[in-house]
Amino acid sequence: MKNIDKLRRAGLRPTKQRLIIADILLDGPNRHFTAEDLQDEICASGNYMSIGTVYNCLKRFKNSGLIKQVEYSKDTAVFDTNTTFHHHFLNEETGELIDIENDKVILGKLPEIPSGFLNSGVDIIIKLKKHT
Amino acid sequence: MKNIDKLRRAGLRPTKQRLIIADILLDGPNRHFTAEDLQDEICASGNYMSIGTVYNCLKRFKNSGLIKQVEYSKDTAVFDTNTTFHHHFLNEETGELIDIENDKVILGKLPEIPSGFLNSGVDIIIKLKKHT
DNA sequence: ATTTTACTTTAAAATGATTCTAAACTACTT
DNA sequence: AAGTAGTTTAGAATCATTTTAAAGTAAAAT
Repeated sequence: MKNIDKLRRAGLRPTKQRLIIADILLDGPNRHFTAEDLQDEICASGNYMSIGTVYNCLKRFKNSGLIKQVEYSKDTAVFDTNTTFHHHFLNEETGELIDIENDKVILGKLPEIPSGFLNSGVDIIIKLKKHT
Repeated sequence: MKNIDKLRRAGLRPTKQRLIIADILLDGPNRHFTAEDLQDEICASGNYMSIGTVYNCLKRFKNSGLIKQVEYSKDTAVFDTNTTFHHHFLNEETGELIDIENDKVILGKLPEIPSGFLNSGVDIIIKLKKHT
């Protein structure tokens, strides 16, 4: 599907800026990135976008389900083009994230969900350190 | 054990400020809190501490193992007096965290750890939404 | 095709959490 | 008692992110 249609289908008006971002994010392989990473790529592609617009587009893309945000990042927000339900390895030294597809993990036992609530998603992060 | 000894044993010089914080954090039941929460409690206890000192003490307490930091908080750092290996429920609406003790979760299957690395910890967060 | 309307982009300012700085202070050692 | 190394402080600095208000643009209405 063309990116302009992905945007329309997501309910986003396909502006020039959103198309630039869609072309960067929604074609190639999955990736993890920050707002600044993306702005650098936009520049590298010969375009320009204010950082405010980058943040604004990322928020819209996220709310429309075109991308996800990685939950356990401390200082800087990390986004993820992999919108499937999945988990992550985290290289504690570098901060690098690696996807863990959902079928690679089985939860054998879960705690009882507090009454009045529903389980609305499980996030697992496996921290990695270099083998000695 | 007296808090002054907990500090000494952790390798921290027992200053007046650290003792105030230790008295708040290391006695009562476990809790999750931010730097600002703690500063408010310090005030409520009739003391005063600059926010810089609060942050500095929290960092020292964390590095000495007296407290932990919750990994998956976005904007504001959340600390945890529960230093055992455990997981969390997250109320997505309120941001409230609830501990899940480790024996309440069994991972039936884990992905293969990337070569050259060791698993250095698994964090699980179960997001909760209100039951309809 | 032009006008209108609502949404979007922009630069710059504002915000909010956290860290840094340099001077004053204090716990521990000698 | 004096020295020294670590600590606290207020305030400035930093960094990511959001807000602002004006200018721009896509889609709808004429």
